[in-house]
Amino acid sequence: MGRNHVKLTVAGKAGQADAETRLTDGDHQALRLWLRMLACTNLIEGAVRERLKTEFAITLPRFDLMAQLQRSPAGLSMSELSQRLMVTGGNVTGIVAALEAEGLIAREPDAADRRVSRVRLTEAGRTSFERMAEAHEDWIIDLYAGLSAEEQADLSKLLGRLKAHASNVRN
Amino acid sequence: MGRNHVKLTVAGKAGQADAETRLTDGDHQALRLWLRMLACTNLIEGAVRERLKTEFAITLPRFDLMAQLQRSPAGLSMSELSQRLMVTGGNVTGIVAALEAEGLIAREPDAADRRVSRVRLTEAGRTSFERMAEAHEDWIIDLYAGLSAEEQADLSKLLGRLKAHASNVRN
DNA sequence: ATTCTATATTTTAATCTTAAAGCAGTTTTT
DNA sequence: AAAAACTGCTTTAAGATTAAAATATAGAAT
Repeated sequence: MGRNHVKLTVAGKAGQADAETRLTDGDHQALRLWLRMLACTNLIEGAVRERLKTEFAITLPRFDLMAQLQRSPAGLSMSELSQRLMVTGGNVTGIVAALEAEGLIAREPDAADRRVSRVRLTEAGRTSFERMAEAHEDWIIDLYAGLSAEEQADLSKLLGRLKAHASNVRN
Repeated sequence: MGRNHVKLTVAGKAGQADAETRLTDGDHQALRLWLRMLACTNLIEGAVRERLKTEFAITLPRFDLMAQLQRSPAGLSMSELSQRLMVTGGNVTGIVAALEAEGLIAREPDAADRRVSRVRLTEAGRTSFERMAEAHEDWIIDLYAGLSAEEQADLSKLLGRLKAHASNVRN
């Protein structure tokens, strides 16, 4: 109640001073932490997006969808993709259409249920994804290389606790 | 090189099993950490977006833009907003137009330079923002309440280190 | 002063995203 | 089996986002 009310910013990729940098002294610890976390995530995600774009001419959502298909060689329905990617069905429809047009994935009708489409990587898609995934993992490793293995473990533990709690807060 | 190549997912708000949940044993520590971090951030950001929408009928980008204006009572130019929000100018154009249409902000031509628009909160905008910011801070505090003050400090320190390193990696 | 260059902003085309509405096919009730 | 309810998917409308092109103004160089 008596706190200093706050000013929030989402970090992106453009400027230089990020959200966190612009915080005031009076702001609450949790809020500062949140902005720092957002800044970190956006920094890393931005780097990944940019490299996927420049090195592989693909977007992150398409990469993510291909990643799901790669770990399910038998293919996935649109609904399954929607659940695993945690996005709406309409969103999946669009991304699948784009990847299909590029020849990286293919759809076939499901024999048992005529409502469902089964989606899978094409050979070209699999080959392409494997190269991208290797590079992707290396980028992440490099981006996190500023923390020792122990620090990474600590960070992971704290985030795990945060996630567990925040999941329950929502109502 | 010999690592297990990876499968990545962006967490959203829909399903239940998030990105991290779907990871394999062979995946590198940094990659697991990254997916957990992404899941946490998306969880919190999603909660904030949802509440801004249901309780105040506003979007996060609009809230963020108003936040910047609130801390600069003299007003900001479109370029300044673009830098502080770290988004492109075209993006600012759209958000400013929407907020202006709602009467929450106002634009006036700059006396010295006819290219620039100066944007500021209206009285209605300021009043509205203050209520929202108070609620927003409370949400964040609640979402982070699963961590003690000390744990929050630890997390902040680790993220600070991560951010410092990751900022330098990009080239 | 004219031309060149740089800055501020908007516009446009593309992508991603959601929520809600609609359609088609399946399953359950009666 | 007919009706009702549910599921899978697509479409639509709205918003956010970027990059690149287009405008308009300012400042510098000649």
